[in-house]
Amino acid sequence: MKTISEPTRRRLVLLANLLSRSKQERITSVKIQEMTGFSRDLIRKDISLLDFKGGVSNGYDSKELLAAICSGLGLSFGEKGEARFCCIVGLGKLGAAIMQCGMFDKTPFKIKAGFDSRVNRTEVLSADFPLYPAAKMETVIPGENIEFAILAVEDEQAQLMADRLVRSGIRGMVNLTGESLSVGDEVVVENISPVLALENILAKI
Amino acid sequence: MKTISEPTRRRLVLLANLLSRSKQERITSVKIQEMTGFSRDLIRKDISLLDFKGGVSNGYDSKELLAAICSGLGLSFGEKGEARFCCIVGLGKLGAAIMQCGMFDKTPFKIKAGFDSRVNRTEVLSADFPLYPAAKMETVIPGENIEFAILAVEDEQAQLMADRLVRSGIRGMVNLTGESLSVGDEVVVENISPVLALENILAKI
DNA sequence: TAGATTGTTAATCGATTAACAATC
DNA sequence: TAGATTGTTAATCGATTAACAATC
Repeated sequence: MKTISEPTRRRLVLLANLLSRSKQERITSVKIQEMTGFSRDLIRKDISLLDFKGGVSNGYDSKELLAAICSGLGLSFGEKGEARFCCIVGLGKLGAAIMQCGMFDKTPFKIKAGFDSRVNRTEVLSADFPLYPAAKMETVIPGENIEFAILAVEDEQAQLMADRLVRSGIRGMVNLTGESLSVGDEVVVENISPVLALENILAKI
Repeated sequence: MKTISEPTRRRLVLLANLLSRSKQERITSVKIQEMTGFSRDLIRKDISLLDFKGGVSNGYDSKELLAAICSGLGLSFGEKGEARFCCIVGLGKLGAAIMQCGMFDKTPFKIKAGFDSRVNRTEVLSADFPLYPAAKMETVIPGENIEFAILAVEDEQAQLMADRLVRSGIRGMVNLTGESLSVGDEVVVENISPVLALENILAKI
């Protein structure tokens, strides 16, 4: 398979998400354009980078296309496929809410641990998985095969905890704090701070 | 000022964030490269698109550079500058946490209202600002000059509520749901679902 | 069939990198 | 000064769009 560029990869991830929720049996590049705003030519080009020649003159079979994207990108949807283990770092209001709101329930992502440097948080809160003091990160994360982290600590602690996550062998983290994190090249960071998002909106309008 | 492309704009927003937290008086493109990973040539080129010639042979004055980015992009930091009014739609665990965790406290973004279609949520919860049943969106949003929304409803309601926000005259929304939203061209959407973020990480590694 | 759609190549457009004189 | 850094132009690289034969 050809290498897939960053913009193409992000579009395909979005498309996979869309397909996983769609009830339509078939879909065309024109319909995808309507739903996503990406041009239909671009969509066909993106799809052509996968090893997938399923398209016919009346479009794609949604399930087949989804499967092709998943196999091309190493994704899976809807609990099937291998579970990927995650942890939540920072159990303040936001971290606790993410932990408890069940947003990963129908995904292959499974939370295996929560961490906080404040003992009273790990003792007061309860979850379907164990909560640990932050001091346990370096042992629990490799021990439980945790690959990804959700970082929801206070801004002041963000880089410190990111460093510990990296040392613990994490492969990627979702950064909900307002800080920009410095991590090594092998660790992937996705910045999804709501404040940063609002700033990006404000700068655009 | 020259027009600023999407990638440049996002880099500058990140840089502004970084500068607003930095305690260093001066900064160079080399230091910015170390902190962000963007190449120093690219950073200088980005900065050159602003109407700002403050750089000298030993770098930039951090405050001046921040001010230039803010004025070029229409941003402001640290409560100063005009307040921008926001609302939260969906007061489940996640929405309530964002409402209560004070993440916008030191920003120009100010939450003026919370909405939920379930009356018991708006009655049980409390906040520094009023909570309304979703039926009030179309009157409260224009009435309170609310420009931006944080969408934190269940996936099933996401498009429905997005439509109502658009009808209410919102200019941008931060989408925390897993759904892709269809909105008109004038409304800006930032997708920051943690699940989507994890999928993007997984597809990258 | 006629019309819509795919897969792919070629053309265009835009973004990043390289290079360097000017500056302190 | 010497060395580091900026601002900017030219060169390169890569991503998007246009175009169209092949397909159903």
